Amino acid sequence: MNASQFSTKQRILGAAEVLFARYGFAGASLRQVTAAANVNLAAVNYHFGSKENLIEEVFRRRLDDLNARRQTALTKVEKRADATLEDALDAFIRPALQLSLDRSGGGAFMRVLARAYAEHDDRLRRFLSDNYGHVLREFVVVFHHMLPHLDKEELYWRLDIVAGALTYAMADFGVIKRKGGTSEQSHRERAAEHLVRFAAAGLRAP
Amino acid sequence: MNASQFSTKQRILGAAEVLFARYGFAGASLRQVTAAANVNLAAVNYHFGSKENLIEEVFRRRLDDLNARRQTALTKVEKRADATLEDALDAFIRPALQLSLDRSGGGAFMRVLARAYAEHDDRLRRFLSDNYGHVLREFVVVFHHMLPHLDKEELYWRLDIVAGALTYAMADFGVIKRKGGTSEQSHRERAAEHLVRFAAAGLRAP
DNA sequence: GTATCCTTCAAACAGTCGTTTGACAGAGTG
DNA sequence: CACTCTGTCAAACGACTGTTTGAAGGATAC
Repeated sequence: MNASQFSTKQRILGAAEVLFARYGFAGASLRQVTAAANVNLAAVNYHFGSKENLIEEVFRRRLDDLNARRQTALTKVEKRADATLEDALDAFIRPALQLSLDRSGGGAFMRVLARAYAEHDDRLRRFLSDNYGHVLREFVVVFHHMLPHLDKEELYWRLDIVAGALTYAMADFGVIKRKGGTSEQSHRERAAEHLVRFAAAGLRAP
Repeated sequence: MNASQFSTKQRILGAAEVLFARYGFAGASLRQVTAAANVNLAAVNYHFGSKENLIEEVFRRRLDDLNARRQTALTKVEKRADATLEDALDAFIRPALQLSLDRSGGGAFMRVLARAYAEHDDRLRRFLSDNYGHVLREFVVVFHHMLPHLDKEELYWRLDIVAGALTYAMADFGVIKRKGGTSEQSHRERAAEHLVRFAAAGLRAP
């Protein structure tokens, strides 16, 4: 008899996502995770093999979707002859925003993703590069067409800055304190708007 | 008999900085820290009281200096009538860059700082706000003079993006892989140059 | 000289960690 | 019916966690 409509695996992934976001990968214990998921401690090692594998699965579940959404949005941009730089940026940023607004823990996941950057862990970086890399390269091609005055290296630098600012904004790291009436969701929406405008100008800089 | 010319306290702080950067606050244990510092385990609680206090001291040691350098640089900018937006940005970014280039672990500290953002820990955030806040507000005043077309809230958003991109860049999070011959230092210098140009254009955007 | 302080040390404290085990229940198959 | 496979469970494994203790050393003060 389960306490939820979701499977043990899904409940573990959901609880792990929230707790990794809050306390970090080392800071959140499997006992915390399994307690929050209403699941026996041994279930993690039964279903995932190890804590490290659980961490990777937390990423995989969301990144597959994020990648696909970005890919789709980019393809649409590529097909339009009159697409602007803002459109391409939107194809990159909006899927991340939508994921972060997802009811079921997407906001937590963006913080987990930001933690992954901070971890600087080789295994995690390779994993993310394998899952992120090819989509990012496609974006570079499109941006390269739209910004012919930038050589490839310069473009890489600027996109790296955009990625950093995006990660930072979506993870809600900023010093900007949300005003009383503002929800976390509309806060992120505002952040995305500002980010697109800022990034477009930054990319267009000579 | 000490294994180093530095005091026990200084050696603990140095080792803690490096290990917190690499493994995180929860991930690095006091036994790792004291072993790396060639110091007895009990020395941490003797000199700092607790692990949490040690973490704060790691920040204080560097932030006092960083704040002072930014303050000084900003004052110089304020005194010049012909100062540009790039000058003000430089006053903000260059001290962080110089700290990150510091021989004795400054680079590690920038990663620790980035981790602090990722931690989202209330105590740590309050601590940073107390030590960072007033300098940041002074920068806002100067930027506000230079960018009269932006209202205060818009300006806050954009500076928040700049801060995010800076943190990200100085912590060397990016996907840009350093080429073989490039040192970590010159990599950071390049990053700072690109960042100033990008941020200036982004801030000037209508 | 004795007394006082600061610092270091090995050892132990009570918990928590990730992981493993073996028993047990239920479903599916023959 | 017996057999196997899958999932869950409490309990235990050894290793590691931050912190505390009391003894010991060395310097300084009187």
